Amino acid sequence: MLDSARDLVCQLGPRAVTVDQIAAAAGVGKQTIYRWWPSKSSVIMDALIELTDPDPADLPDSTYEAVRLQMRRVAGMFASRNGELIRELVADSQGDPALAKDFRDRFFAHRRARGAASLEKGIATGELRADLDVEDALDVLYGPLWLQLLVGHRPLSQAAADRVLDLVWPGLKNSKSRLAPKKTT
Amino acid sequence: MLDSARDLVCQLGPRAVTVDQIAAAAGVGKQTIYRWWPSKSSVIMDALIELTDPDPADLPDSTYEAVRLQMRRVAGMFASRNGELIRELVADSQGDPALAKDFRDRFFAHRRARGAASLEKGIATGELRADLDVEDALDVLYGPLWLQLLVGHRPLSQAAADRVLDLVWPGLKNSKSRLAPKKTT
DNA sequence: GTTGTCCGAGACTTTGGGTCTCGGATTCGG
DNA sequence: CCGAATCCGAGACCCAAAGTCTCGGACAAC
Repeated sequence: MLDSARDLVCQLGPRAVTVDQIAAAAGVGKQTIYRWWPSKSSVIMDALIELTDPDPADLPDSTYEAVRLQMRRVAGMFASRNGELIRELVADSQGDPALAKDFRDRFFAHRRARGAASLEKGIATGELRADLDVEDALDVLYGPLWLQLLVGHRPLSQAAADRVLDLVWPGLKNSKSRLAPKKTT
Repeated sequence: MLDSARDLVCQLGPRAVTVDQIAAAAGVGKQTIYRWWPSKSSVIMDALIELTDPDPADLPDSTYEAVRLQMRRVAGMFASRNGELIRELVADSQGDPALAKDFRDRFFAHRRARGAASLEKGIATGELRADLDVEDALDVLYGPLWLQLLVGHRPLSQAAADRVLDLVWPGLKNSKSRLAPKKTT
Protein backbone atom coordinates (compact mmCIF):
# COMPACT_ATOMS: atom_id res chain seq x y z
CA MET A 1 0.00 0.00 0.00
CA LEU A 2 2.86 2.31 0.79
CA ASP A 3 4.44 0.76 -2.26
CA SER A 4 1.65 2.05 -4.44
CA ALA A 5 1.96 5.49 -2.92
CA ARG A 6 5.69 5.48 -3.48
CA ASP A 7 5.40 4.35 -7.07
CA LEU A 8 2.74 6.88 -7.96
CA VAL A 9 4.53 9.71 -6.27
CA CYS A 10 7.73 8.88 -8.09
CA GLN A 11 5.91 8.66 -11.35
CA LEU A 12 3.64 11.70 -11.21
CA GLY A 13 5.12 13.85 -8.51
CA PRO A 14 3.61 14.54 -5.13
CA ARG A 15 1.42 17.39 -6.28
CA ALA A 16 -0.29 15.55 -9.09
CA VAL A 17 -1.09 12.38 -7.25
CA THR A 18 -4.48 12.10 -5.55
CA VAL A 19 -5.58 9.99 -2.66
CA ASP A 20 -8.10 8.27 -4.88
CA GLN A 21 -5.30 7.23 -7.22
CA ILE A 22 -3.27 5.80 -4.39
CA ALA A 23 -6.27 3.90 -3.10
CA ALA A 24 -7.12 2.56 -6.52
CA ALA A 25 -3.52 1.56 -7.25
CA ALA A 26 -3.25 -0.22 -3.93
CA GLY A 27 -6.59 -1.95 -4.50
CA VAL A 28 -7.86 -0.52 -1.29
CA GLY A 29 -10.60 1.82 -0.12
CA LYS A 30 -9.83 5.42 0.58
CA GLN A 31 -11.18 4.99 4.07
CA THR A 32 -8.57 2.36 4.74
CA ILE A 33 -5.83 4.82 3.95
CA TYR A 34 -7.29 7.28 6.39
CA ARG A 35 -7.33 4.55 8.97
CA TRP A 36 -3.55 4.60 9.08
CA TRP A 37 -2.62 8.12 8.09
CA PRO A 38 -4.19 11.39 9.16
CA SER A 39 -3.67 13.13 5.83
CA LYS A 40 -2.35 12.77 2.33
CA SER A 41 0.81 14.59 3.30
CA SER A 42 1.51 11.99 5.95
CA VAL A 43 1.38 9.28 3.35
CA ILE A 44 3.83 11.18 1.22
CA MET A 45 6.11 11.61 4.18
CA ASP A 46 6.18 7.92 4.84
CA ALA A 47 6.93 7.32 1.20
CA LEU A 48 9.79 9.78 1.42
CA ILE A 49 11.22 8.16 4.51
CA GLU A 50 11.06 4.74 2.95
CA LEU A 51 12.66 6.14 -0.17
CA THR A 52 15.60 7.80 1.53
CA ASP A 53 16.35 6.09 4.78
CA PRO A 54 18.86 3.53 3.56
CA ASP A 55 21.99 5.59 3.84
CA PRO A 56 24.58 5.79 6.59
CA ALA A 57 27.62 3.57 6.65
CA ASP A 58 31.19 4.14 5.74
CA LEU A 59 32.46 7.66 6.18
CA PRO A 60 36.05 8.77 5.69
CA ASP A 61 38.11 9.22 8.81
CA SER A 62 38.88 12.83 8.02
CA THR A 63 36.12 14.97 9.45
CA TYR A 64 36.42 17.39 6.58
CA GLU A 65 35.99 14.59 4.08
CA ALA A 66 33.18 12.99 6.05
CA VAL A 67 31.20 16.21 6.27
CA ARG A 68 31.85 16.89 2.63
CA LEU A 69 30.51 13.51 1.64
CA GLN A 70 27.43 13.96 3.78
CA MET A 71 26.76 17.36 2.30
CA ARG A 72 27.16 16.01 -1.18
CA ARG A 73 24.69 13.28 -0.44
CA VAL A 74 22.19 15.81 0.78
CA ALA A 75 22.74 18.00 -2.26
CA GLY A 76 22.28 14.98 -4.47
CA MET A 77 19.06 14.04 -2.73
CA PHE A 78 17.75 17.59 -3.00
CA ALA A 79 18.47 17.63 -6.70
CA SER A 80 16.71 14.33 -7.28
CA ARG A 81 13.06 13.47 -7.39
CA ASN A 82 13.19 13.20 -3.62
CA GLY A 83 13.94 16.88 -3.43
CA GLU A 84 10.55 17.48 -4.93
CA LEU A 85 8.97 15.42 -2.20
CA ILE A 86 10.79 17.37 0.46
CA ARG A 87 9.77 20.69 -1.04
CA GLU A 88 6.19 19.55 -1.06
CA LEU A 89 6.29 18.42 2.53
CA VAL A 90 7.87 21.61 3.76
CA ALA A 91 5.23 23.53 1.84
CA ASP A 92 2.39 21.55 3.39
CA SER A 93 4.00 21.90 6.79
CA GLN A 94 3.38 25.62 6.75
CA GLY A 95 -0.11 25.79 8.14
CA ASP A 96 -0.24 22.21 9.42
CA PRO A 97 1.68 22.14 12.69
CA ALA A 98 1.13 18.43 13.23
CA LEU A 99 2.70 17.60 9.90
CA ALA A 100 5.51 20.05 10.55
CA LYS A 101 6.33 18.37 13.83
CA ASP A 102 6.17 14.97 12.22
CA PHE A 103 8.49 16.10 9.48
CA ARG A 104 11.00 17.45 11.96
CA ASP A 105 10.83 14.43 14.24
CA ARG A 106 10.81 11.65 11.72
CA PHE A 107 12.80 12.98 8.80
CA PHE A 108 14.77 16.05 9.69
CA ALA A 109 15.99 14.99 13.12
CA HIS A 110 17.37 11.67 11.90
CA ARG A 111 19.50 13.18 9.22
CA ARG A 112 20.55 16.00 11.45
CA ALA A 113 21.69 13.54 14.07
CA ARG A 114 24.01 11.95 11.55
CA GLY A 115 25.52 15.28 10.70
CA ALA A 116 25.86 16.07 14.38
CA ALA A 117 27.67 12.80 14.96
CA SER A 118 30.30 13.68 12.39
CA LEU A 119 30.84 17.06 13.91
CA GLU A 120 31.07 15.70 17.43
CA LYS A 121 33.59 13.17 16.29
CA GLY A 122 35.56 16.00 14.75
CA ILE A 123 35.50 17.89 18.01
CA ALA A 124 36.66 14.82 19.85
CA THR A 125 39.58 14.26 17.50
CA GLY A 126 40.57 17.90 17.68
CA GLU A 127 39.91 18.60 14.03
CA LEU A 128 37.15 21.01 14.99
CA ARG A 129 37.09 23.78 17.54
CA ALA A 130 36.44 22.45 21.01
CA ASP A 131 33.84 25.12 21.73
CA LEU A 132 31.94 24.58 18.50
CA ASP A 133 28.16 24.67 18.82
CA VAL A 134 27.05 21.71 16.78
CA GLU A 135 23.54 23.00 16.17
CA ASP A 136 24.82 26.29 14.87
CA ALA A 137 27.33 24.54 12.69
CA LEU A 138 24.69 22.27 11.17
CA ASP A 139 22.51 25.24 10.32
CA VAL A 140 25.40 26.98 8.68
CA LEU A 141 26.42 23.95 6.65
CA TYR A 142 23.02 22.77 5.52
CA GLY A 143 21.02 26.00 5.60
CA PRO A 144 22.42 27.12 2.25
CA LEU A 145 21.37 23.85 0.64
CA TRP A 146 17.85 24.13 2.00
CA LEU A 147 17.67 27.70 0.81
CA GLN A 148 18.62 26.66 -2.67
CA LEU A 149 16.11 23.84 -2.58
CA LEU A 150 13.19 25.92 -1.40
CA VAL A 151 13.75 29.25 -3.09
CA GLY A 152 15.43 27.95 -6.21
CA HIS A 153 17.46 31.05 -6.84
CA ARG A 154 20.47 28.98 -7.82
CA PRO A 155 21.01 25.52 -9.16
CA LEU A 156 21.62 22.89 -6.56
CA SER A 157 24.72 20.84 -7.10
CA GLN A 158 27.35 18.91 -5.27
CA ALA A 159 29.83 21.57 -6.33
CA ALA A 160 27.71 24.11 -4.48
CA ALA A 161 27.88 21.94 -1.37
CA ASP A 162 31.67 21.84 -1.68
CA ARG A 163 31.87 25.59 -1.95
CA VAL A 164 29.74 26.05 1.13
CA LEU A 165 31.92 23.76 3.15
CA ASP A 166 35.12 25.43 2.05
CA LEU A 167 33.72 28.83 2.83
CA VAL A 168 32.57 27.84 6.29
CA TRP A 169 35.39 25.54 7.23
CA PRO A 170 37.75 28.18 8.63
CA GLY A 171 35.16 29.01 11.26
CA LEU A 172 34.72 25.38 12.27
CA LYS A 173 38.20 23.97 12.27
CA ASN A 174 40.48 23.94 15.21
CA SER A 175 43.03 26.53 14.23
CA LYS A 176 45.57 24.93 16.53
CA SER A 177 45.40 21.73 14.57
CA ARG A 178 48.29 21.10 12.27
CA LEU A 179 46.36 18.87 9.91
CA ALA A 180 45.18 20.88 6.98
CA PRO A 181 42.32 19.12 5.22
CA LYS A 182 43.58 17.44 2.11
CA LYS A 183 41.28 18.14 -0.74
CA THR A 184 40.64 15.08 -2.82
CA THR A 185 38.35 15.52 -5.78
CA MET B 1 -7.73 47.66 -2.20
CA LEU B 2 -4.25 46.43 -1.43
CA ASP B 3 -4.78 48.16 1.88
CA SER B 4 -7.69 45.88 2.66
CA ALA B 5 -5.65 42.87 1.71
CA ARG B 6 -2.80 43.99 3.90
CA ASP B 7 -5.03 44.66 6.88
CA LEU B 8 -6.86 41.38 6.64
CA VAL B 9 -3.69 39.39 6.16
CA CYS B 10 -2.13 41.04 9.18
CA GLN B 11 -5.19 40.40 11.23
CA LEU B 12 -6.05 36.84 10.31
CA GLY B 13 -2.91 35.48 8.77
CA PRO B 14 -2.40 34.62 5.12
CA ARG B 15 -3.85 31.14 5.38
CA ALA B 16 -7.13 32.11 6.92
CA VAL B 17 -7.97 35.01 4.68
CA THR B 18 -10.09 34.34 1.60
CA VAL B 19 -10.38 36.26 -1.63
CA ASP B 20 -14.05 36.90 -0.92
CA GLN B 21 -13.12 38.57 2.34
CA ILE B 22 -10.59 40.80 0.66
CA ALA B 23 -13.09 41.74 -2.00
CA ALA B 24 -15.79 42.48 0.55
CA ALA B 25 -13.46 44.50 2.75
CA ALA B 26 -12.30 46.55 -0.22
CA GLY B 27 -15.88 47.08 -1.36
CA VAL B 28 -15.03 45.56 -4.68
CA GLY B 29 -16.06 42.59 -6.79
CA LYS B 30 -13.96 39.48 -6.78
CA GLN B 31 -13.65 39.75 -10.52
CA THR B 32 -11.98 43.11 -10.13
CA ILE B 33 -9.26 41.58 -7.99
CA TYR B 34 -8.61 38.97 -10.63
CA ARG B 35 -8.35 41.75 -13.16
CA TRP B 36 -5.11 42.91 -11.52
CA TRP B 37 -3.65 39.80 -9.93
CA PRO B 38 -3.43 36.30 -11.34
CA SER B 39 -3.93 34.55 -8.01
CA LYS B 40 -4.55 35.02 -4.34
CA SER B 41 -0.89 34.37 -3.63
CA SER B 42 0.06 37.27 -5.85
CA VAL B 43 -2.09 39.59 -3.81
CA ILE B 44 -0.42 38.39 -0.66
CA MET B 45 2.97 38.94 -2.21
CA ASP B 46 2.15 42.51 -3.06
CA ALA B 47 0.94 43.02 0.47
CA LEU B 48 4.20 41.61 1.77
CA ILE B 49 6.29 43.83 -0.44
CA GLU B 50 4.37 46.89 0.61
CA LEU B 51 4.72 45.83 4.21
CA THR B 52 8.44 45.32 4.19
CA ASP B 53 10.03 47.39 1.50
CA PRO B 54 10.72 50.53 3.50
CA ASP B 55 14.09 49.58 4.89
CA PRO B 56 17.53 50.45 3.64
CA ALA B 57 19.42 53.47 4.82
CA ASP B 58 22.15 54.02 7.36
CA LEU B 59 24.52 51.12 7.82
CA PRO B 60 27.62 51.19 9.97
CA ASP B 61 30.92 51.66 8.20
CA SER B 62 32.33 48.43 9.52
CA THR B 63 31.36 45.64 7.17
CA TYR B 64 31.07 43.23 10.04
CA GLU B 65 28.67 45.52 11.82
CA ALA B 66 26.75 46.32 8.67
CA VAL B 67 26.21 42.66 7.84
CA ARG B 68 25.32 41.94 11.41
CA LEU B 69 22.67 44.64 11.40
CA GLN B 70 21.24 43.40 8.13
CA MET B 71 21.09 39.86 9.40
CA ARG B 72 19.40 41.00 12.58
CA ARG B 73 16.80 42.83 10.56
CA VAL B 74 16.10 39.75 8.52
CA ALA B 75 15.85 37.62 11.64
CA GLY B 76 13.49 40.17 13.15
CA MET B 77 11.35 40.18 10.07
CA PHE B 78 11.26 36.37 9.97
CA ALA B 79 10.17 36.28 13.57
CA SER B 80 7.39 38.80 13.04
CA ARG B 81 4.04 38.44 11.38
CA ASN B 82 5.78 39.05 8.08
CA GLY B 83 7.67 35.82 8.57
CA GLU B 84 4.36 34.05 8.38
CA LEU B 85 3.65 35.73 5.07
CA ILE B 86 6.99 34.67 3.70
CA ARG B 87 6.51 31.09 4.82
CA GLU B 88 3.16 31.02 3.11
CA LEU B 89 4.53 32.42 -0.12
CA VAL B 90 7.41 30.00 -0.22
CA ALA B 91 4.94 27.20 0.41
CA ASP B 92 2.67 28.29 -2.41
CA SER B 93 5.67 28.73 -4.66
CA GLN B 94 6.33 25.02 -4.61
CA GLY B 95 4.11 23.86 -7.43
CA ASP B 96 3.45 27.29 -8.89
CA PRO B 97 6.51 28.24 -10.92
CA ALA B 98 5.13 31.61 -11.94
CA LEU B 99 4.65 32.62 -8.35
CA ALA B 100 8.05 31.26 -7.45
CA LYS B 101 9.69 33.35 -10.11
CA ASP B 102 7.76 36.40 -9.02
CA PHE B 103 8.81 35.84 -5.44
CA ARG B 104 12.45 35.56 -6.39
CA ASP B 105 12.39 38.53 -8.71
CA ARG B 106 10.33 40.97 -6.72
CA PHE B 107 11.08 40.11 -3.12
CA PHE B 108 14.10 37.90 -2.76
CA ALA B 109 16.34 39.55 -5.32
CA HIS B 110 15.88 43.02 -3.88
CA ARG B 111 16.89 42.07 -0.39
CA ARG B 112 19.67 39.91 -1.66
CA ALA B 113 21.05 42.80 -3.65
CA ARG B 114 21.34 44.85 -0.48
CA GLY B 115 23.24 42.12 1.23
CA ALA B 116 25.46 41.76 -1.80
CA ALA B 117 26.19 45.47 -1.76
CA SER B 118 27.48 45.27 1.80
CA LEU B 119 29.70 42.34 0.96
CA GLU B 120 31.05 43.98 -2.14
CA LYS B 121 31.83 47.08 -0.19
CA GLY B 122 33.66 44.92 2.32
CA ILE B 123 35.67 43.36 -0.45
CA ALA B 124 36.52 46.77 -1.81
CA THR B 125 37.70 48.03 1.57
CA GLY B 126 39.75 44.92 2.15
CA GLU B 127 37.76 43.78 5.14
CA LEU B 128 36.66 40.69 3.22
CA ARG B 129 38.66 38.26 1.15
CA ALA B 130 39.28 39.58 -2.31
CA ASP B 131 38.31 36.30 -3.92
CA LEU B 132 35.07 35.94 -1.98
CA ASP B 133 32.14 34.69 -4.01
CA VAL B 134 29.33 36.98 -2.96
CA GLU B 135 26.55 34.60 -3.92
CA ASP B 136 28.06 31.78 -1.92
CA ALA B 137 28.59 34.07 1.03
CA LEU B 138 24.99 35.26 0.98
CA ASP B 139 23.73 31.70 0.96
CA VAL B 140 25.93 30.84 3.89
CA LEU B 141 24.88 33.86 5.92
CA TYR B 142 21.17 33.82 5.26
CA GLY B 143 20.56 30.14 4.53
CA PRO B 144 20.54 29.27 8.23
CA LEU B 145 17.90 31.90 8.92
CA TRP B 146 15.71 30.62 6.11
CA LEU B 147 16.14 27.09 7.36
CA GLN B 148 15.00 28.11 10.81
CA LEU B 149 12.06 29.98 9.34
CA LEU B 150 10.84 27.20 7.13
CA VAL B 151 11.58 24.10 9.14
CA GLY B 152 11.13 25.61 12.57
CA HIS B 153 13.52 23.25 14.30
CA ARG B 154 14.93 26.09 16.41
CA PRO B 155 13.66 29.43 17.57
CA LEU B 156 14.52 32.30 15.32
CA SER B 157 16.20 35.18 17.06
CA GLN B 158 18.61 37.98 16.49
CA ALA B 159 21.01 36.19 18.77
CA ALA B 160 20.90 33.25 16.38
CA ALA B 161 21.81 35.59 13.54
CA ASP B 162 24.76 36.86 15.52
CA ARG B 163 25.98 33.35 16.17
CA VAL B 164 25.77 32.49 12.49
CA LEU B 165 27.78 35.51 11.52
CA ASP B 166 30.47 34.86 14.10
CA LEU B 167 30.75 31.26 13.02
CA VAL B 168 31.06 32.12 9.36
CA TRP B 169 33.11 35.27 9.63
CA PRO B 170 36.54 33.61 9.70
CA GLY B 171 35.85 32.23 6.25
CA LEU B 172 34.81 35.58 4.86
CA LYS B 173 37.24 38.02 6.33
CA ASN B 174 40.47 39.01 4.77
CA SER B 175 42.95 37.27 7.00
CA LYS B 176 45.62 39.76 6.03
CA SER B 177 43.54 42.58 7.48
CA ARG B 178 44.66 43.86 10.82
CA LEU B 179 41.28 45.21 11.86
CA ALA B 180 39.62 42.69 14.06
CA PRO B 181 35.87 43.27 14.14
CA LYS B 182 34.95 45.02 17.33
CA LYS B 183 31.95 43.37 18.87
CA THR B 184 29.48 45.87 20.17
CA THR B 185 26.37 44.47 21.76
C1' DG C 1 -32.45 60.16 -24.11
C1' DT C 2 -30.12 56.21 -25.78
C1' DT C 3 -26.19 53.41 -25.97
C1' DG C 4 -22.05 51.50 -24.28
C1' DT C 5 -18.70 50.54 -20.79
C1' DC C 6 -17.33 49.58 -16.15
C1' DC C 7 -17.74 47.19 -12.06
C1' DG C 8 -20.04 45.56 -7.49
C1' DA C 9 -22.49 41.64 -6.28
C1' DG C 10 -23.03 37.12 -5.99
C1' DA C 11 -24.28 32.69 -8.26
C1' DC C 12 -21.89 29.01 -10.31
C1' DT C 13 -18.06 25.62 -11.46
C1' DT C 14 -14.22 22.86 -10.21
C1' DT C 15 -11.07 20.25 -7.62
C1' DG C 16 -9.46 17.36 -4.36
C1' DG C 17 -9.12 16.23 0.57
C1' DG C 18 -11.68 14.01 3.84
C1' DT C 19 -16.22 11.45 5.62
C1' DC C 20 -20.16 8.41 5.39
C1' DT C 21 -22.65 4.33 3.84
C1' DC C 22 -23.43 -0.05 1.74
C1' DG C 23 -22.67 -4.72 0.85
C1' DG C 24 -19.91 -8.69 0.43
C1' DA C 25 -16.32 -11.48 2.48
C1' DT C 26 -14.05 -13.36 6.34
C1' DT C 27 -13.87 -14.74 10.98
C1' DC C 28 -15.52 -15.97 15.54
C1' DG C 29 -18.79 -18.16 18.83
C1' DG C 30 -21.83 -21.64 19.86
C1' DC D 1 -21.98 -26.14 10.54
C1' DC D 2 -24.72 -21.88 10.95
C1' DG D 3 -25.74 -17.01 12.60
C1' DA D 4 -23.50 -12.67 14.10
C1' DA D 5 -20.13 -9.35 14.32
C1' DT D 6 -16.17 -7.23 12.21
C1' DC D 7 -13.37 -5.68 8.40
C1' DC D 8 -12.75 -3.41 4.35
C1' DG D 9 -13.19 -2.33 -0.95
C1' DA D 10 -15.98 0.61 -3.49
C1' DG D 11 -17.71 4.75 -4.37
C1' DA D 12 -21.20 8.28 -3.30
C1' DC D 13 -21.17 12.33 -0.78
C1' DC D 14 -19.72 16.73 1.63
C1' DC D 15 -17.12 20.88 1.98
C1' DA D 16 -14.18 24.83 1.38
C1' DA D 17 -12.22 28.02 -1.29
C1' DA D 18 -10.05 29.45 -5.65
C1' DG D 19 -11.32 31.04 -9.83
C1' DT D 20 -15.16 32.12 -13.67
C1' DC D 21 -19.46 33.72 -15.44
C1' DT D 22 -23.62 36.61 -15.48
C1' DC D 23 -26.65 40.22 -14.21
C1' DG D 24 -27.96 44.73 -13.41
C1' DG D 25 -27.22 49.35 -11.89
C1' DA D 26 -24.37 53.58 -12.32
C1' DC D 27 -22.03 56.67 -14.86
C1' DA D 28 -20.15 58.63 -19.28
C1' DA D 29 -20.41 59.90 -24.16
C1' DC D 30 -22.69 61.56 -27.84
